[in-house]
Amino acid sequence: MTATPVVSLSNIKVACQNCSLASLCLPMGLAPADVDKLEAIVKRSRPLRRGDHLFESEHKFRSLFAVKTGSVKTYTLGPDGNEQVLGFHLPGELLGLDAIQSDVHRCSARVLETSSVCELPFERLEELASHIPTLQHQLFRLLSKEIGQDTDMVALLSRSPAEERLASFLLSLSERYQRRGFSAKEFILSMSRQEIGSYLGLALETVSRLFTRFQEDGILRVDRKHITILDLERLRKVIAHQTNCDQQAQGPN
Amino acid sequence: MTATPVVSLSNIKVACQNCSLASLCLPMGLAPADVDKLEAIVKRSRPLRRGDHLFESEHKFRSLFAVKTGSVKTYTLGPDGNEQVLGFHLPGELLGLDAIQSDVHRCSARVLETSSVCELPFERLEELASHIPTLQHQLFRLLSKEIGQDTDMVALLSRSPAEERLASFLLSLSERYQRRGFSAKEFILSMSRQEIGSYLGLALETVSRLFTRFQEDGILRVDRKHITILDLERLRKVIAHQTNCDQQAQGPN
DNA sequence: CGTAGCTTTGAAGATTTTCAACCTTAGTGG
DNA sequence: CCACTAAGGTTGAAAATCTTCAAAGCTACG
Repeated sequence: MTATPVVSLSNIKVACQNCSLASLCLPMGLAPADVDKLEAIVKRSRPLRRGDHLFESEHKFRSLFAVKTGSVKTYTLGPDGNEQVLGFHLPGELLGLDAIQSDVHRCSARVLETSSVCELPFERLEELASHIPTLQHQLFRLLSKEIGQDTDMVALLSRSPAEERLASFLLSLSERYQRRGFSAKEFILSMSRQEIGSYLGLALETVSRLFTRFQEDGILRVDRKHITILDLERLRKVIAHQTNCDQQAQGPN
Repeated sequence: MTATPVVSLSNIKVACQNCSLASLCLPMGLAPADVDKLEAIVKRSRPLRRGDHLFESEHKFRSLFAVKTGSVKTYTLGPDGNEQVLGFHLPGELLGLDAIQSDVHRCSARVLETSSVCELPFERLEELASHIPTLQHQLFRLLSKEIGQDTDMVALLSRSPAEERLASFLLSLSERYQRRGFSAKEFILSMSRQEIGSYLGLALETVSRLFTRFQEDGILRVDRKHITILDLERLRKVIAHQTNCDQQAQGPN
């Protein structure tokens, strides 16, 4: 009898949390045996350094990538050669979902700080999913979630003035860090003002001025890339501020 | 009286053939037997009229919807009660993909003109997909495509001035109509200036002024909702216009 | 130290929005 | 048939927001 490795619950948990398959495993839970199969197709990569590419636009799509630690930005080059930042990806988040359709990456992904990632060969993932309905379901959910987030971003960009955009961005970072067990109120930005501006559709100077204003207002403490949220309530209020009606109802997801 | 109908009967036939499952079946082709199974779970609905809802925000998610004829807009209400248009959906396009994750609709879908749609109960679709790998693959592609489109929208909104946004919007409509066999150069807008503005992050007045300017420039002919693209080349050029470095001898400024 | 790369800040300029008025079209009922 | 109304569209002028240009400050790093 072969000595099958014992899979304890805590092991799985650890595996899921460390490898950022968390995004796949946690939401509804696969059977332990299925988690093993999933783990089996994951390629763990060496740590990447700032400036390294996970993939580049126009290159053949093979794998999804999950950020384990660090952070990654996705971007395209506009017709004028300017970089357009499309997103920032923190631990536990997936990249490359937009490439499934075209079989070719539609954007580039560059590491912002020393980071580690998992690589998930998509063909094998698909093959696995066709045998594990729960995994299939999780993948659908994952893709759908990405659509929802993009939709939120579209709404933000088409409706909100600069102040609200930056506030939303900071709250989004805060929530995402918190969900991964980091501090919700204090973090280091791994991206420049320029990159934040590009992402939010603002000039870098506008971003800088807003950081200053938020600090003056006592909402934030800003020390270059070191952000401390001093007044979460008020930061939230900046977003809901709009016409400042009377209602306060805002449902959390 | 217009001499030439913009939408001919044969065009409609083409669009209807395959129901709008075209978006599912055509891209890579399911086996005929599988197409039958797919057809079997589709609910065909009666025609809907302007103002009818396909689904509403916060309601339970059960089905995806495919537009067969007509057009549908998706929108949310901002915290101030203002409507934020998220998208316009033409024949052959799917709605509801963002709800898979939350099991609840995250936006509302309202019919802009007399339209017909198919309803695809998602649970049954998923069940089917788990037995038909090709269908699973098509669904992944479909979701991925949506992500890619949303990403394009994000890039448009965060990078482009008003002129380019409207030009992109018109080109997008043109391409989508053409793909379904309608005229690429002449179509009727089923949405108001207000709705276009909301979608593009512009005031309705700005949209109106741009239509006027495009017409003055000879790029479009605009008669209320009836749009004729007179100079497709120049419309494309509006988008690529950016801050070009060395080329660009001519500019509309 | 000194340079390079961000970041901050100020002032001028451009784009876009807002406010307001007027116009056009389609639908309604006298 | 016509006037009336409501909704959507156009247009102008003032105001707000944001960007651009320019310069100077700060940090990190060799």
